Amino acid sequence: MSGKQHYWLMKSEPDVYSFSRLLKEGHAFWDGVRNHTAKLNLMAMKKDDLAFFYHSNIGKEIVGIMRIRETAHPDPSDETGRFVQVGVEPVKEFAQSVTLEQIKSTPELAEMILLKQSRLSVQPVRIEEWKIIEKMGAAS
DNA sequence: GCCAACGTTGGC
DNA sequence: GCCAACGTTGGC
Repeated sequence: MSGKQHYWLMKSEPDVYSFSRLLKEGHAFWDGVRNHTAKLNLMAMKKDDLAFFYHSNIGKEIVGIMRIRETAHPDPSDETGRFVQVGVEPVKEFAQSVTLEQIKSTPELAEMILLKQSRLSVQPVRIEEWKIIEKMGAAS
């Protein structure tokens, strides 16, 4: 494999598209992003990058990990042709989901974009943050 | 190019 | 349901 692997966090309202549905379907296209910063993040993703799946609004928690299986290409749901989607597949469901509240109360995670820029739906995660959250999500 | 008005996201 | 934080649109 060439290049460095990057880590991401992607948000979805579970009543629109949930992690359990992704598990059931096996793969999906992450479409519907209509924000320029989020789009740039989608375009920066490389195959085999990993991403946390965050349930926004309902749950407010990271529920699992997915892998980028297809890099950015035009989002067919966007009539203007300006936005992109990526292909994703589930890697694993957390034994225990990591809640926004837990993240907020963990000093090492205080600089996460999730807390700093709450509206950004596709965002990078630092490797240190990734490791901490992955550990929190594993069975104890 | 500025900025007011409006729309959306997402936490509370 | 409210509202803060943004992002976008459109008049000037």
